[in-house]
Amino acid sequence: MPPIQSPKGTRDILPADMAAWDEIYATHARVAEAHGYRAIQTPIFEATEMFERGIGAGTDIVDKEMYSFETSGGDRLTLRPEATPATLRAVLGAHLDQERRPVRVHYAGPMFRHDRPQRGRYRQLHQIGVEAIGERSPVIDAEVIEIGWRFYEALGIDGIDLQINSLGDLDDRRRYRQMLVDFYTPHLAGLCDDCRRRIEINPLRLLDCNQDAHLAAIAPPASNALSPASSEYFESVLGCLRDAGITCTINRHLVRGLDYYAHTAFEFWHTSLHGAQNALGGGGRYDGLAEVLGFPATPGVGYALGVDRALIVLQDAGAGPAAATDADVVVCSLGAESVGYAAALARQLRAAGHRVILDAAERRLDRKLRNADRLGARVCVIVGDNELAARTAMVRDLGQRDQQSVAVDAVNNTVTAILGCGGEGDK
RNA sequence: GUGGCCAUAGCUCAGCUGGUUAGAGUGCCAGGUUGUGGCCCUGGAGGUCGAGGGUUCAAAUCCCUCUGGCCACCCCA
Repeated sequence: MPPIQSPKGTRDILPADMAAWDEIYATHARVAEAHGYRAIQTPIFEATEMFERGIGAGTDIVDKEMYSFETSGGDRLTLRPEATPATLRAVLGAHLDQERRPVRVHYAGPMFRHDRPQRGRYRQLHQIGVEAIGERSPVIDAEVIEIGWRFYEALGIDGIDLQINSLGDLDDRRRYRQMLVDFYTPHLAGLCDDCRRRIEINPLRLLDCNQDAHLAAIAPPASNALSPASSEYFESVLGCLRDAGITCTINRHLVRGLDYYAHTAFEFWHTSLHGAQNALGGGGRYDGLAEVLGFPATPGVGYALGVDRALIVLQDAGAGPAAATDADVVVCSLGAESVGYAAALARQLRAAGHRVILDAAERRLDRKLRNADRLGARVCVIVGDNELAARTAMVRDLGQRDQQSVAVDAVNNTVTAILGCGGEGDK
């Protein structure tokens, strides 16, 4: 019988990798909170209907990528494929928008999509994001984009390519949809199978089809359908970004496929991610979403960034935090008699705030010292029969390679002094 | 969901057109030192060659199925 493995498209984050993950989450939280965004958490699963309405039939996510199930009580539930609908539901459901506008929140957590797995593409994927709910203003659009930009900057990721586009308000979008249908219909016979389906379901998606790219290149740009007010809105967003020193590429093929998206759409691309996975993250304004979910019309804008992909970029660049050590102090007993004494010393050191491993194994001291090195400890406290009898301990500075015998009561201070001076010795 | 490449020790990989008990480096454990480390020397453990089936006197090697990873699509993070 083969051993159980993690389900396809999922993976374990092992202790050695956790530092990099923690850094990404902590950096994002710090940058978002520097802009006044507060953390929020929503359930991992939600009513299936929320995603059907909030993401929309006709999208790949809803049509074929959701982990949906029915409870014994008959509820239709789905593991969340993204966080925006639930975040909006939570904020509006709790009436937070009645207290202040916009409501600024950030989140982090796993999402689930039944895709075919690849590098940087998982069935359990991890996203971090922000949402600003309750205000329609180009300043807010730019603020959200800037947070994402500063996040990558703070992580030390260079080469971010910000792609941006505007599809105008809901009326503009309807107009643009029709323009595209009119443009593509004469070419219907020459379109690929997918596009013949798209023209019915989601004409905006025609633009980013690779096979029919020659048509997309000459299709009318979205700017043709923008009302003067929408154009002005987009120009304002671009102006804010320019003032912030953020460079972007205007990409008129960039679309968010859902009907309630409006105005600004953007993605963060990176040159080191090739092919299908070139997007590190994306977002946009979703002024129609609240109504679709049954709430009063409420504008909103946000983004979602892929943690898994940010990690790939960091690793490919050879960046990332130094490997974490297991402990600062290892307490070694010598012989069975001193185990209890060593354990008490370890306890005493932990109470003083140190990270301490007790090595009570029956083996030679040189092996224990070697082990202490590998654990990344800087101090080793050695106790055997002599120390037990004299109520002392041998405190060894692993960096300096020297040691002193001190009384039990002085152990904490001695260890603290060695760790505190920050001396790494010749390690 | 479609098509392709791949899977040998904990890790990185050898293993020629099928041919005895499947190897190396590294890591792990132990000894070299009655209680002093990062090096070195010696020894040891560890593999039903991803799983299952088939062809053959004989399969890590050839064929089929499954599982998983990767790549290109599709789409997205």
